[in-house]
Amino acid sequence: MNNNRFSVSLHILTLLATAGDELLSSEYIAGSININPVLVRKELSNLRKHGMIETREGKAGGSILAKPAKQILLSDVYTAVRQVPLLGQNKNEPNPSCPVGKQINKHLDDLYTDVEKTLMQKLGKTSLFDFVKQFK
Amino acid sequence: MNNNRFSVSLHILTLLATAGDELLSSEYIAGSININPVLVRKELSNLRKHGMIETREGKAGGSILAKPAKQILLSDVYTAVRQVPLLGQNKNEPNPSCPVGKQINKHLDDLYTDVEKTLMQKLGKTSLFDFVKQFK
DNA sequence: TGTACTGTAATATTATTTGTTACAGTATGA
DNA sequence: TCATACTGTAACAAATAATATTACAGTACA
Repeated sequence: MNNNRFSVSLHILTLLATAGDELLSSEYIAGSININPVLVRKELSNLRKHGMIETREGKAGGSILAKPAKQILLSDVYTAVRQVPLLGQNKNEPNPSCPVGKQINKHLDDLYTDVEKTLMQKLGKTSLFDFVKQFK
Repeated sequence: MNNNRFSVSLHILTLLATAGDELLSSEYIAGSININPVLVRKELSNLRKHGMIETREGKAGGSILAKPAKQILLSDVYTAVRQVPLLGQNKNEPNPSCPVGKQINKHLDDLYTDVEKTLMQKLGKTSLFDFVKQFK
């Protein structure tokens, strides 16, 4: 993951958490992050799919957290934006006639799976509530 | 890091570890990984800079581990290829007039630093020797 | 029924990663 | 001493991925 999606998603969730029961528009959120509103709507769409937010359409519409910030873990955010394994997506096709090449992808996959499990455990210790309460 | 450099570097080191005191050419290594020899030389150059390998130039030249595989940790490999923080490089420039936007980059940086520390601890538990001994 | 939103497709732009070509430098050994 | 087989690295090209933009249909409110 070389993109900014984790940062963007966490920024969105932080804004929603501090907004309480007020609906925030994608325009407003985009203004805080300083990116395009369509990108925000795409991330909102993804967060909604993962059950973290709810959206009301139409005039005076906008988004809101779907559950208390204490119940949203940073590992949930990571899962929502994750596309490829952390350390590389193993797109190499090593030479199968080389004893190392033949086996390495399996061992790399095992390693990456293991490392990501550690990452998830770490991120699972912090909730959105914990993250947001640092803001003063 | 959305690239393949960790995989490539670990593949190179695995080959060198199994080659013992034999020098391996970039051409040979590239053949096992199935990528361009120049890319291999670039990674070799980086690994050399980080003290993990040594290279002999000229005819019959090639590369070899600079120290025992037990003394090369996967965290060393990560450090060598790392360019940007794990979860995003925070290239956003949030709106400073928004209370969340004003502070979020600092909190994201803190979080990413903390998470990477955990990753390093995890990777530091496995040496190149441990990784290579899985190969049969 | 106009207005202010959302959702999403399609496309364009920009950035990053990977691959290639080219060539100078170095050590070996016939 | 010179052909050979390597390395090192710069410069450029191509491919891929991330981000931004435009456009427009759908929805709900007042």
